[in-house]
Amino acid sequence: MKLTNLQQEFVLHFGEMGSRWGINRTVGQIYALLFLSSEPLNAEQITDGLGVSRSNTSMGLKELQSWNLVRMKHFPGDRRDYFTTPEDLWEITRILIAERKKREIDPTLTKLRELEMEGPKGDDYAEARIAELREMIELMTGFYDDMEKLETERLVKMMTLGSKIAGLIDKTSGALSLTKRK
Amino acid sequence: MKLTNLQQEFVLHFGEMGSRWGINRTVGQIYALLFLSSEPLNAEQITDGLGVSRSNTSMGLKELQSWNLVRMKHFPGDRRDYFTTPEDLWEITRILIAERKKREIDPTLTKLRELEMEGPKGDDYAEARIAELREMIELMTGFYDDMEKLETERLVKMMTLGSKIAGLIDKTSGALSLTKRK
DNA sequence: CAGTCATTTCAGAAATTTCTGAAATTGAGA
DNA sequence: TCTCAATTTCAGAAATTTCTGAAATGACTG
Repeated sequence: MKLTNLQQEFVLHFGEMGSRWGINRTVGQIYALLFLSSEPLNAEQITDGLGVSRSNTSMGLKELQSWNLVRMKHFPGDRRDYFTTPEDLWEITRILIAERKKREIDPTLTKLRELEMEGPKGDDYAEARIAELREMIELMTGFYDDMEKLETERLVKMMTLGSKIAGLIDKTSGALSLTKRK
Repeated sequence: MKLTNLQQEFVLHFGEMGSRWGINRTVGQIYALLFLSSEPLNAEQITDGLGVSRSNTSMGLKELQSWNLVRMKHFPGDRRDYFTTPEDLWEITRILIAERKKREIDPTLTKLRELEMEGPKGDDYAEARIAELREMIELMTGFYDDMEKLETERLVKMMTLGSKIAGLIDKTSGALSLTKRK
C-alpha cells in the first residue's frame, strides 16, 4: 500500500497531533488512514501503509475499537478483519465527544460527588468551590445530553444561527439563579 | 503547608486525571491546590504542600501561566510571587476551552486548509473527506466563537433551556444545506 | 487432526516525558 | 556595586509510554 502524497501528509499530521489529543502516534495515523480510505482496510494494509509493526497496528486498532471510532467489516471468502471509520462525520463527532466526556469528565464528576457525600469537613472555602465546580459540570453535561438528543439537522441549524440564538433566548422567561449567588 | 484531607484527595485526583487532560501530574496538582485555596500561594507553599521539588513547581507554574490559568499577585514588602486561579468558574471554563481549541483544533484546521490550497491531486475521495472535515470544524468553531461572545447570564440561560431550544430553532427559517449533499 | 493464516499477547527495547538537584540568572535593597 | 532571596534553567536520572519481534492463541480447511 503506497500512500498518496495527500494521504501521507494527513496521516503524519494526525500522528503528530495524537499526543495532544490523548492518543499515541500510531493510533492517530491509523485513524487518519482509515478516514481517508474509501474502502475498508485490513491490518496488513495499514501496517505497510504506515511502516509500523504488525503488533503495533493490532494494538492501535484495539484502542480505536475501545473508542468506538472504527467499524469492523468482513468480505465473503476472506477471513481477515477490515476496518473503516463511520461515513457520517456527525456520527464521528458525537462519538468523540461522548468518549472524551466519559474519560475526562465523568470520573471527576463522580469524585466531586463522593467528596461532597463525605459531608462538611470544616474547610468552607474548599467545600464551596467543589460544590460550585460540580454544579458547573452538571449544567454543562446536562446541556450536552440535551444536544446529544437533537437530530443532526436541528443541530446544524442551531450552530448556523449562532449568536442569533441570543435573541431567541431573551424572549423566553426562565430562572437565572445560577449566575447570582450570595 | 499541611493540606486538609479534602484538599489532599482533590489534589491527588487532579494529578491522576492530568494525563487524560494533556497536562502532567504536577501541573494538575498545582492547579487543584490553587483552585481550593482562598488565599494566593507562593511557590514555596505549593512545593511543600505537594511534596515535589522546587524546580518542578517552577516549571508547573510556568506551564499554567502559558495556559492563562493562573494569575500572579504580589503583596507589599514581600517579593515572592503568589498565585491564584480566577475566582469566576465561567472565566476558567472559557479560558480552558479557548486554549484547548488553540492547541488541539486550530493547527489541524490550518493543515486542512493548506492541503486544500495545494489543489486537487486526483484522490477524489480523500479530497472530499478533507473538505468535509474542514467544513465541520469551521461550523463548530464558528459556533464556538459566537457563544464565546455571549455574556455568562445568557449562556447559563441557554444551557438551562437545553432541549427546549429545539422548539425555538424550528420557529426560525434558515438554510439547512449542510446536512444534505450529493 | 495437522497445517495454515490471521490476530493477539507480552516481555523487553526504544523513545519520550517528567522530575530533580545543582548551577545560573534576576532583581530589589543596602 | 554587592548581597541575598527568589526564581529559572538545564543536564541527567527516573518514570512512563510506545513500539517491536517472537511466541501464543484461535479458527478454518483439507
